[in-house]
Amino acid sequence: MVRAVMRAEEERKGSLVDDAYAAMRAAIRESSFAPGYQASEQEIALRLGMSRTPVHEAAIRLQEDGLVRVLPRRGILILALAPDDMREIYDVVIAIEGRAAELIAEMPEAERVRAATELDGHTAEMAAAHERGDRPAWGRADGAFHTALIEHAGNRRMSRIAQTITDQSHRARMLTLNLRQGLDASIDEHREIARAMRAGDPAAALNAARQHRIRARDELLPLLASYGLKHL
Amino acid sequence: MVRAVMRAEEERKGSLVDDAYAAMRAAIRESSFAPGYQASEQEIALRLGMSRTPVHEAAIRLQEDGLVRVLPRRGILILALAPDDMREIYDVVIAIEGRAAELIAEMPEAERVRAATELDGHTAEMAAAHERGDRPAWGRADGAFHTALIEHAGNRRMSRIAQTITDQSHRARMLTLNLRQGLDASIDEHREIARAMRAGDPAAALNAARQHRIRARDELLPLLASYGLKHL
DNA sequence: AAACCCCATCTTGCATGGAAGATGGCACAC
DNA sequence: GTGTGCCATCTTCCATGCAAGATGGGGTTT
Repeated sequence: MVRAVMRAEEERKGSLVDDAYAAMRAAIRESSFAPGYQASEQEIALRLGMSRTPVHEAAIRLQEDGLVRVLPRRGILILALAPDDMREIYDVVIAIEGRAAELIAEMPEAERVRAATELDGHTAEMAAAHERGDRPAWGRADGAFHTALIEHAGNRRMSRIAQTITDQSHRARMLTLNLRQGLDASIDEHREIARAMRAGDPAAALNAARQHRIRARDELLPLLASYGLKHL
Repeated sequence: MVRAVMRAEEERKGSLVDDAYAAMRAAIRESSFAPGYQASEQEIALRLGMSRTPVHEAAIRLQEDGLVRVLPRRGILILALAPDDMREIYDVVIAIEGRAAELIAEMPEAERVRAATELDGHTAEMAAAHERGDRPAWGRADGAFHTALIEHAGNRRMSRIAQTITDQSHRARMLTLNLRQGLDASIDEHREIARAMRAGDPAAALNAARQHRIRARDELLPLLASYGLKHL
């Protein structure tokens, strides 16, 4: 049966709440909604062509994700990230990615190798991007590496936590992408993580993943501090 | 100014949504809502003396917490925990608590000692409860130990993750409390975690916290399997 | 001129109604 | 007896209305 043309132009699946959630999340990611901006549900509803209810319910989900704060009778506040938030985020990432790498290294050889090979693919793409000075491409490949690392661990809760954290820190990563120095160090460290996995050495994989993020944190946090970025 | 008496009898603060969220969460924790039970929002709303809207919005939050699933035109399904979920939960806990212990061990001595002392207090309570064969008290003290461990790390995101995970696994913990064997092993391991913190040895603290949870997992998962508990 | 208070306006919280979709039982055909 | 299809019923989804609370500007007082 041919379904009638979708009501709204870009509406693809499911409920209006999901649409609103996706749209608002994307808007925050892309900084269309800048942090500190105080939006009214009515206004967003109007812009999305729906009533206030689905927007309100999407806002609740976004609040649960730590992206906005719904102020009791004031509106929706887009949250900013303070340096202290970045410290928190790094500690969570250090913990989760470390365990993920360890888990993969403990898997049967076939799976380990498959994961390591995919990770090496992303690392190679990073090296190529670095070679030609393409930082955005480097950033995308880096993101793909870390996403794949988590996904291969086969733990939905870890994936969810990582996704939440990634959403929160996306803006900061974009902002600092052009300031970072240790691009080649990251590439080497990624290779070491994959090597340990392939070798089936959980302790080495855990350590390599941890040290990689610890180094990145130690590079980034002072950078943020020196630029005096109080919120981003 | 003396505020008027609260409208409803047990309403303490804030919105009806918060009340509904708290009530439903408690009901799930205490198994008043058994897993697999399919509740209708109308029915819950009636029981809580409010309209469907706040119940619906609370259900969204609970879904985000992984406690229920809102089925698109079917109702609210209380989620059950499969053994595979417990495996996932343990891996997250191993990661998060390990990092938390490490972080505390890296703090200045005064804070480290304060945290270790509080943790030792909970451990002592566990030992006392074990002595007199009081398993519920042992369980409470054990929970307090792990909560305190996370709280002292001073990372709100970690606290939130730990809280979510704890909520999800609460029923399983209650169920297996009477089956567990390694109560005294837990006590020793708790003491070792605190010792490493007090000594300012991050690597030892990380390892002790990890091993503690790994051992507990290796004790519990086979237990669940042997009882053939497919969902709990 | 400065401070204060009041109210118009804007905002969300919540209730409710209409609509669409899913389910399960019942009747009917074979 | 078995299988199939329909429909009554139940459920959420979303729009909208009303009320309460917060805010900021303007008018008044000191």
